[in-house]
Amino acid sequence: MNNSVPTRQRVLQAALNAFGTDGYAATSLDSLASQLGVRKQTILYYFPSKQALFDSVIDAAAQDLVELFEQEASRGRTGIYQVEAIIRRIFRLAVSRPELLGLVREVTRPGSITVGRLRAHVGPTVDRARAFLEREMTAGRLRRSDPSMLLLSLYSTVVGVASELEVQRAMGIGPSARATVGRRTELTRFVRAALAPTDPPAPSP
Amino acid sequence: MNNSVPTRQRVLQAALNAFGTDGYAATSLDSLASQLGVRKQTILYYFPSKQALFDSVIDAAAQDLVELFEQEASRGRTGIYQVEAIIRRIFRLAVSRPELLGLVREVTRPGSITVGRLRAHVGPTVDRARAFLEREMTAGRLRRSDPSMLLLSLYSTVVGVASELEVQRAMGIGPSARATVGRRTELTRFVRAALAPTDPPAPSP
DNA sequence: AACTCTCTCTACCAAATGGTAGAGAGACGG
DNA sequence: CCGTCTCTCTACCATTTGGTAGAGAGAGTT
Repeated sequence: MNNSVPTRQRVLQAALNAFGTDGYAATSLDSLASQLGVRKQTILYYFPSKQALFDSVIDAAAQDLVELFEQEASRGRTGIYQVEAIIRRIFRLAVSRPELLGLVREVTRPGSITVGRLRAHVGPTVDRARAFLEREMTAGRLRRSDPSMLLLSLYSTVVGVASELEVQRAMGIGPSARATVGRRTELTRFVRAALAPTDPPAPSP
Repeated sequence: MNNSVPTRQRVLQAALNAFGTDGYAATSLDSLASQLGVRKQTILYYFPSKQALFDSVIDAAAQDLVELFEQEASRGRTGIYQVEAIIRRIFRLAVSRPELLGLVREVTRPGSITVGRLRAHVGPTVDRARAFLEREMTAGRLRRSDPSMLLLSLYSTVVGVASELEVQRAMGIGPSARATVGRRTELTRFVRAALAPTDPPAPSP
């Protein structure tokens, strides 16, 4: 039963999956354990409580997210091209590790106590992103607006389009790979139109 | 203890609140009951099971949502003005009844069994929205693109910006009323830029 | 007065949950 | 061979959970 992967990491992986997919409350240590071919007490040996396990999962997930983001951000791209690169990255993430975005969604639930933990990890990266937007606006490579608000709009749009699978089905968009690319293409067009520096003449009321 | 509001409706209201805020799994019938000053069995008298209660909550919420939407859509506005009216409406909803959007978020969780129920209710309205976009594109009042995908982008952006309070805090945006208006203003600018019919010259790579 | 219908209650229950206590097995150094 | 350290296990436990069974109280009807 020893798959050369240390038990602790296997637990973390399975927990990330379960928490990110079903949520914290709907995940039991027993189901997690049986899914791993292990007893619940083995989990509690590595993590003293369910909450502690959740915290560790958040830590691990945040580290992955930050790493991914920083890596993509350190290529020195500018303006809309950097934004598009990030979007591509998030879409790849939504396909390869949907539970990661699901976990973010779970942690950011209104009234969550654990948001602070995530925020502590991703805070600096958010600051960096905001600084980037600010800089690019000043340089005239992005349309001027409030960077914080823009960041929020971008976050909502990208994460939503990347991970709201059920809503997509409701809107008649299949879950196929082709549809995924289509979503990304359309989203990119959407974002590019909103960010491109040239002000389109808005129709007057 | 009889507040003239029928118990059944009070249960529905409290359940919508709890399910929409904390989620299905994290809500217990006992907590719901004590919150209502009533025994759990009273709830089970009106709704045969927790799942049945959840279903009824979804039905009620969907009805509210559809009604709101149809009402706003039947004013005969066109193009970007109709879109902006809907956005205003959703923001008002996010302030006055945040649990409603929270419930949608809960129901559309990946792997949810109950999505079908919501979809059955809002399906026609979604179709109507898509038809609207299509028509306005053809009339040249909105930029041409895939209506389904655009709808998805709009949904993600608007609902996210309207209801992702914790993410907003992480991005340094306070929950004040002024900030709410700011979010809406910025979002509207974002969406208008993306939808306005005039194609801005995209910078070439 | 007796009956029925509506509603809320008390009294339980089986299953599941997070967690404690501690035994046993293997590896490893002295 | 012995002690110790690491890891996983069995055995329990208190609490909570969704749900069943049925009593009781009040209002209206006959």
